[in-house]
Formats: sequence, structure tokens, C-alpha cells
Amino acid sequence: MKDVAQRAGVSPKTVSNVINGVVFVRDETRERVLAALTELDYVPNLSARGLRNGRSGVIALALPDLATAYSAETAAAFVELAHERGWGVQIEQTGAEPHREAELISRARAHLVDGLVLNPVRLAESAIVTGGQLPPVVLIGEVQQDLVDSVSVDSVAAARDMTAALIARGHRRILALGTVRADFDTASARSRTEGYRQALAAAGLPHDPVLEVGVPWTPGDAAAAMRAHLARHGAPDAIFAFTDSMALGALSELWRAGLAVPADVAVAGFDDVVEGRFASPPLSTVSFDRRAFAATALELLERRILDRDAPRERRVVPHALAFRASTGD
Amino acid sequence: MKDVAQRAGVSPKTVSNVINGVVFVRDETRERVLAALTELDYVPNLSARGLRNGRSGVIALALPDLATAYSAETAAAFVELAHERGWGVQIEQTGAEPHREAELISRARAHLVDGLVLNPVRLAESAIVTGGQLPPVVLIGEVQQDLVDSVSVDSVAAARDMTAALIARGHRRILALGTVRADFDTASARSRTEGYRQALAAAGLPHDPVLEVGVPWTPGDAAAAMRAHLARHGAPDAIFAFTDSMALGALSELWRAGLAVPADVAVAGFDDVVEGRFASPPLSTVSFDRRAFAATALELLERRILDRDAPRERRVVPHALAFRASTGD
DNA sequence: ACGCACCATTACAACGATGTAATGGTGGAC
DNA sequence: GTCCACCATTACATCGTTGTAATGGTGCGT
Repeated sequence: MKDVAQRAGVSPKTVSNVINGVVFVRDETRERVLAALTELDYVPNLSARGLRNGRSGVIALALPDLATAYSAETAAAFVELAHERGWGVQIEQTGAEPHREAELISRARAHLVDGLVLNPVRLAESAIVTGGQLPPVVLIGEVQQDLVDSVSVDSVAAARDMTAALIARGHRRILALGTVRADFDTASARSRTEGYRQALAAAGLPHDPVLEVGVPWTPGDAAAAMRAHLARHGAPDAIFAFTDSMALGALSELWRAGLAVPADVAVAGFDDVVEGRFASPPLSTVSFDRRAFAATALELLERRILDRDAPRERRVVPHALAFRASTGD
Repeated sequence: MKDVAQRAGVSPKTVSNVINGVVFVRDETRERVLAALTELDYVPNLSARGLRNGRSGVIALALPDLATAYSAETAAAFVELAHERGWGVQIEQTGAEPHREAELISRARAHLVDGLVLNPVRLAESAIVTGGQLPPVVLIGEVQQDLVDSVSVDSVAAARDMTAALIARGHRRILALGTVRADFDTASARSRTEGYRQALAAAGLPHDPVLEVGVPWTPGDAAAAMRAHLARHGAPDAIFAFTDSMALGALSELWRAGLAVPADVAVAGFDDVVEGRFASPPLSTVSFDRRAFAATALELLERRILDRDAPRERRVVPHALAFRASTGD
């Protein structure tokens, strides 16, 4: 900046004023500075700016597992919308480990990022509970917590609705894929299991533990679990996988077993990822507006960054059921 | 830091020395400082550190479209490996637009990121060609260019190998999905189209323009194109989609048309994404080690960051063909 | 007892941008 | 002609950290 100032024959501060659009700059001066700016191909040092005014213009987005289609779509929405607000997005993977979550919060406090959008997996162990100085944080997903803002879909209602829809289509033995298991006990799994059970109860259907298949939320684990289930218990009427990703794994295994979807078994998922839309057959699923979700989270985060003491907010984004061929629609 | 120093009864610089593991610190002093550090819950200001020593410890990863399974797996590999090197990853979406690429290079020069891993889409228009002051950049993907380091898979060979494998399985009319089109002319599309043609020529098979379907690389576009093709020209013997994502779209459309895979039409993809592994039927594809790919890119980037004048390198990561049920394997 | 070497610590400046307060310069009113 | 108001610009300090050079203190050899 010093060089630019010298070239334009003004002080560094005047250059700063031009860059930041301060009003009291004579047109002639401004033009001289702008010329020098482009001639020297000046680029501001954001570390310095960040140091000076306490903002880096970067937020962090932390997801449990980046390697999934769901993460990809979520990240894309956040990056695009954050960019509109002039923010960069630093992306992080927590691997569902609380210590990684805590680490990220430290990083945020390290002023490298102005705020943090965090998708925690377990509540009790979550780093958030450790009071202390919290940077601006917005939680996304099922984990709710008293100290910070959050955005979520009503997973209980969504799972209940989808299960009810399967029941309405005449299915009785509905396998839930991805329910809570001792070694895989997440808030999302709990909500969706809860919704599933509520729908069964409401319809007066028996609750069969065999139909609750606890399994890590990956297509591979889902496929393996389905294979074991089919061998031991035969085919259910329908499968409600708690993520599209697991539903795809289930579809693959059904194909392998020579079972037709939806003729022999109906299948539904959760998330509405693109790959589900183009599955064979296309997957019925719980859908929600990813952009609206991200926009809400960013809105809360910005509010929190501007005012640390703003009242805590908990927003719920509406969901909808998308019925496609995998349930015979 | 000043507070910590005061509490420990030393100067700020000594605190800094303790934090950075400088040798000449008496054990007793170190302990006092460490105690003060934890008592005050000190977190270093990374903007200040970045300003002082010219490194932010963050790199940028720029991909054309974040909302794909391929991007997700790529990003996950980069984030994980970068984290091992102590780097954060800022993620960006270029939308295949050269001006976004140029913008990112500016950002890199703005010292918010120490380097940039860029997946450009078109060569001629790419921002890289505008000489000027370049920050440390590593290109990934097919776009090759003289000024900067790059890592890629040999797409021509890979496409040739896969096409040859389809020919070896007795297929003659092999549809290539995602070939170059006037309004969608990318380096990757060129390489793969080239490899496809080479294999046909090597086998003495005729080159039928009808079988080269130019289409944007998304499952939706692929499905639509397949539908049109099936209606007009009937089913080919096999389909070689230039991404798994398009292959999934094609599978979906074949399912819709009542065509059996692989009995009626064989299908192969490119990328080996998880969703392809669990497609119905599982997708044959061109596979490569994503982690090794990312590791190579990061290695080149680090080298470049440490030495701007290091000789330019162009690395090729090996690929392999994975044959699964979609080609009858 | 003196000086020297060596280790531990400190004072100071600098990284680059920007807020604050002060300065310089111009035009108008009386 | 003088003074004031007001606009444009500048000098200086500051954000938090760390490299450099200087300082202080201890123990050893002679």
C-alpha cells in the first residue's frame, strides 16, 4: 500500500480511504490512486486487515463426514450463499469426534474464522457444552443445545410422516435402517427412530425390534446389514432408510437378491440427494430446501457475529415428502 | 498474550517463546507460563501471526461444482491430508467460470491462503494464463499448462482402456456419454473423448457421431440425453459415461425404459464414487486412489510454497479399471 | 577477585491496514 | 483583509505476534 501511495503521491491512509470508499476524497485524487492501484496490481493483505479490524471474512463449516453426497450438497449451498455475503468458507471434518469439534471452536476463537457452522453428532459429549468463551456458533442438525443458535429439520415429524405414508400404501412390516445402536448413537438417529415408532404406534402396528436395524450411516454398512437381514428374516414389506445414502446401499442389495423395487419391497430415504433422484428406481425421500437451510444458518450466524448477546434462536426449516418410483409412486 | 505474560511475570516474548517451543527457556519459567496459558485459556490470534510471518496456514481448494459426490470425496481427501500437515482448507466453487478462478488467485495473493489447489475446466480462458504474480498454485485435472505444477490422471489412457475393455466384452455400438460439445467443451471431456476414439480406431470399429453424446456432466442432463437417444436410436450395446454421476443418470433412464443392465446394455463410468459402487447394478468404472492424488497435490503445493522457484512438475497418478456387475463382471 | 562465556530473558521494531486526531488548504461571509 | 467553516489529507498509534539485537545474570577458569 505504501508503494501505491508513493506512486499516487498521497499517503497510505488516503489509499486506504479510496479502497474503503470513504467519502471525503477528491475525484481527481481518487482517480490517481485507482490508477496506481491497478498499475501496481495491488492486493490488500487480508491478514493485516483481519488483525486490525478483528474480522477475517471467513467462516468455518464443520461436518461429520465430508465424503458423502449430502455433505457435498450442503457445502455447495453454504459456500454459494456465504460468498454472496462476502464470506469465505473454511471446511472441516469432525469425524463425529467431540475433540475435533472442540478444536474447531478454538480455531474460531483464534480469529482465523469469524464464526462456525457446526453439525455435531452427539449431544452429551459435544464440545459446546463446555461453557467458556464461545465464538459465534450455529448448530445445524438434530443436536439441540441451550447455549447456541441452531437450525434443523423436524426429523421426528419427517420420519413419522414418511413412515405413515408407507403404512398408508399398505405396508406393514417396515424395516427402519439406521436406528440407534449402542456404538452408533446419534441425535439424528434418535429423532428418526422416534418418528418411525410414533407412526407405527399411531397406526396400531406392533413394534418389532428385528425391524429396527442399527447401523452406521454409510451405504456399505447399510448394504451389509440388509444382506444379513434378508438372509435371516427374509424381505420386509418396505424399507425406510434414515439417509438416502443408506437407501442406495439397500437398493443395491435388493437388486443383488433379485428382489424387485417397489413390487417386492418399497424403499424410502431421507435427504433428497441428487443420486437418489437418479437411482434405479428413483428414490422416495424426505426433502427440504438445502439453500433455505443454509441461508437460515448464515443469517443466524451473521446476527450472532454482529451481536454476541443476541437472544438465542432455534429455527426449523420445513420439510416435504417426495414420492417417486421406489414406493410405487 | 500480554495478560498471560503479566500473570506469569515474564515478557510477552517469553510467552511467545514457550508457545513456539524455543529451546532457551528455563523449565521453571516454562511451567509458569504454561500455567498462565491454561488459566487464562489463551488462544493465539492467527491473523496477527499470519501478518507477522507471512503464512496463514490455510490453503484453498477450488472445484468447479461442489455439489457432486466426486467433489465430496475429493474435498474429504484434501481436508484430511491437509489437516495432517497442519493446514486448514478453504473451499471454493468456480462454477467452471474463469473469472471466479481469477478471483481466487487474487485471494491467494491476498495472503489469506498460502496456496491454491485449483481444478480448472477450460484451458484457454483459464485465469492462470494471465502471467502476472502467481501465488503458489497446483492444478488438478486435465487442464495442463506451462506455468504451474499439476497432478492428473491419464484420462486419455483411462478412457481408451475402458472402451477397449467394453469392446473385449463383445460390445460394438458403444455410446460415449459426456463428449465434447460446443457449449460444453472442457479439457476432461476432450481427453476422454480422445481415448474413446483411440480405442475404437484400434479395434477397427467405425466412428459413429450418433454415439457421441455431448452433454453437461450432471446426472440429470445425462438422463435426459439418454432418454432422447433411446427414443431416436434405440439402445446401444454399451454406454461409457465419462463420470459415474452421468452413468447413474443413464442407469436410471435405462431402468425407466425397461432395459436390463448388463443383459441389454452394459454401463461403465469414471471416477469410482461410492454411490456407483452401490448402484443397481454396481457400476464398473475407472478408479484411482483419491488420497494419493490429494497427497501428491499437497506435496507439490508445499514444495511450491517453500520455494517459489522450484522447477515445475507434472505428476500423473495411476488409474485402474474396476469391473462390477454393470458390465456383467 | 576478575573476566569471560553462555544461557535466559527482554526491549524494540516490524508485518500491513485503518481509526483518530490533527493539519493544511480553499472559499465565502462580513 | 480577516476569520471561520469545511473539506481533503496526513501523522501517528494500534491490532497481536515474533525476529533481532541487546541486556542481565550465573558459574567457571585462572
